[in-house]
Amino acid sequence: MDRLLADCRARLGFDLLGNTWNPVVLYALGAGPRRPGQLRAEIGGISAKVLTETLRRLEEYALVERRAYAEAPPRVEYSRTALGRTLLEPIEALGRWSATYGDAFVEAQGWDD
Amino acid sequence: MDRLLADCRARLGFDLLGNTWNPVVLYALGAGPRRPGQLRAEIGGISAKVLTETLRRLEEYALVERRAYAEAPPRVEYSRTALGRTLLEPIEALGRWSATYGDAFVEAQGWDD
DNA sequence: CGGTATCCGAAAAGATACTG
DNA sequence: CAGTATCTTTTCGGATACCG
Repeated sequence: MDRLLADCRARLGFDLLGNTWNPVVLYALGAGPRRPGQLRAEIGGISAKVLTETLRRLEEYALVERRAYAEAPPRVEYSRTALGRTLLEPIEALGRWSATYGDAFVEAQGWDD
Repeated sequence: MDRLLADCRARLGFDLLGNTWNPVVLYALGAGPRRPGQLRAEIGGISAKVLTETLRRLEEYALVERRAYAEAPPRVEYSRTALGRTLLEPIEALGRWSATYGDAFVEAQGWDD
């Protein structure tokens, strides 16, 4: 906490998770390798295109690993890399917060997404 | 963690922090009340307009409180509400991640913002 | 099924100038 | 100093159609 936020490194995590789908997809990958179809079902409300884009982005950052199997029909699995797993702590802290305060917040603010 | 991500409440925290500035501003408010000018200096790279918009948004969510003093020149201070403080844990977890892995990540990815 | 290519609209964010 | 008002640019995410 002694770092200035102006230092880009101190803000890296916020950049990585500072969009709608990166943290959600990363969170959904918590329980092990997942196929895109599974991810879409578990996450809900994400289009195939946006999911693919998100996974590509995370792959680029070396947070997620893509493994394709030469089968028909095609099978692809995504999983976290070692670096991606280090993000688990802050992401799950956020998940815990949602579980703890979500109801109260939604009630107070009238949010239902 | 037994909640489906499709449940909007389980994703609330991700929505609140899932944009560029909300988490950064909330993080910058960690050390107590701040004036807009201070925030801009500490954060860096945020325009007055965007900072105001962000603070208004956070105020709307009851995460941040605005206090204006009837002085000249005008003085305004923003601070976290009790609810906003509950978000401190996940946000600081993200800050810690940045401090721990920021350098390695930037080096590996060639990011300098 | 996984992935790509377009096209499109909404929202975010930047720049600038101005008010109390 | 804090905030507002415009205007412009850009990014993001959604919809649809199509390929291997």
